Amino acid sequence: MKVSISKENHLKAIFHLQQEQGLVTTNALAAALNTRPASVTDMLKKLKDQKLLIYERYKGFKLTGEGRKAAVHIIRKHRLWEFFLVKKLQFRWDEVHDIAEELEHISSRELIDRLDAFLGFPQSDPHGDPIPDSQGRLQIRRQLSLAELPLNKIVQVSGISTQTSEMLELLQYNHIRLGTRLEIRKKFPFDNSLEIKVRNRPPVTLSAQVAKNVLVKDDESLAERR
Amino acid sequence: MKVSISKENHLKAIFHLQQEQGLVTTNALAAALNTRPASVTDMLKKLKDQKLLIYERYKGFKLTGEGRKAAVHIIRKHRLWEFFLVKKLQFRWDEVHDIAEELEHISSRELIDRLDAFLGFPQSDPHGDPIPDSQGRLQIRRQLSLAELPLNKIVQVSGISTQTSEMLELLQYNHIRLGTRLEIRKKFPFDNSLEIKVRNRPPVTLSAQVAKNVLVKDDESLAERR
DNA sequence: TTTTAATTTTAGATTTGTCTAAATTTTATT
DNA sequence: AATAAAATTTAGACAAATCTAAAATTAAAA
Repeated sequence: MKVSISKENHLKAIFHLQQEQGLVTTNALAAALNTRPASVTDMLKKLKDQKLLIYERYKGFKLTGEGRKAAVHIIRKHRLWEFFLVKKLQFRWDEVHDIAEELEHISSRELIDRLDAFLGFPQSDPHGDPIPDSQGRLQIRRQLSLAELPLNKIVQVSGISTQTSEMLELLQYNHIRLGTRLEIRKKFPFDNSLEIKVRNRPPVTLSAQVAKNVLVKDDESLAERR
Repeated sequence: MKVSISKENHLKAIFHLQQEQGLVTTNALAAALNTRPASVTDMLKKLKDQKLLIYERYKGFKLTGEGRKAAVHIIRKHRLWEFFLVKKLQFRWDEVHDIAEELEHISSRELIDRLDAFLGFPQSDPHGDPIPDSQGRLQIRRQLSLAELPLNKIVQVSGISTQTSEMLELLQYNHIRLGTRLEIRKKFPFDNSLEIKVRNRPPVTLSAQVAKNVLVKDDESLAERR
């Protein structure tokens, strides 16, 4: 049986939601894919039949090993193509997502492994997300700066690299400290400034200079394995 | 209205048949696309509705200006990707067709124009077929097939019109590739097969089916006058 | 010029992915 | 625990692309 483009999109979205939110719901998946919950239910059944998903009606669902493998491979393709677009074709990092959404569905594995080699086996894509290797291993993320963080990913502040009192004052003022959970809501390519959101606080804007010096890591309270 | 992948494939096949055979029939198109004539008829109606085709039932059909433009753009994408696969990813020229069949449907025009620049605006793909420019201009090449070639005339292989991997493998096996100099030593009227000779190789026999699809032009190292 | 053959088209089904509206099940709130 | 609200699923429909079998049309042959 075949894994269509639509099925691939579902697998990928489920994987991402599983990473970010821990649990995945029919509604959340529908929102992520911009379809209706009823359509998601239909697709869940098909993915279950293909043993890519463990699913019982009304009881929730999650990827099988097979399903996760498929999802990671799609993510690998997406991120390698993004890297290619930015590093070889000179696209800006904020222009490449939609094109990579199409390219990620090209099926040839040989193509993607050769592309990987051509690009020098890059470790992460232009948004700072790690690129799975050809075995489907997704490297654990070490700490990275806010400037490299993808949109809408909830992380915890794990360090400040420039600890001047001016810097710390600014962070204090914005209720950002070690351990704070936050996410990037918007990126402004003009000056690389960021709008970030901390729970129970209004959004604030940080300059690229500040963002570069705020180190973050995956939110451990959400991190979920297997 | 959208031009789906299937529609793109129809447009491209019609264009190619128009070039090669002059006229295009429902049956020929079905054969080229590996579908049934009834399916072709269905699609012809849709393409007509989108003004990509001039079509009257039982009377034949041909591309409109719009349709031709769309077809040429797909061919441009196909050939640029083939060039990329061979020159940048080190694929052999007989391995790239199927992958390019997928890549040609990626829609971003910006992507393809940047790819073109990245590749140095190549004039022809790895099979020797000309690559249309971003304005859709397709250079004409005067070449003829091996089947039409007179005896004992030394020519250079300039293109292969049927690019299945089976065909390309056969040619590879016989040391025939783009640019190869060869001549016809003997013609067998019984089945129209040919004995051909490549320098430093023993003579080999090619079927009429193969000969028809090997395109050649005057040997440039001999024909130095304008 | 009939008759036969080949080509092309229609009619009606099927598959895949989607939708809306209604029904069901689960969760949350008095 | 009863009821209201939210989430999820089913039922039934639709569009796109394809198919088979039969009908219509054109082309070829006798």
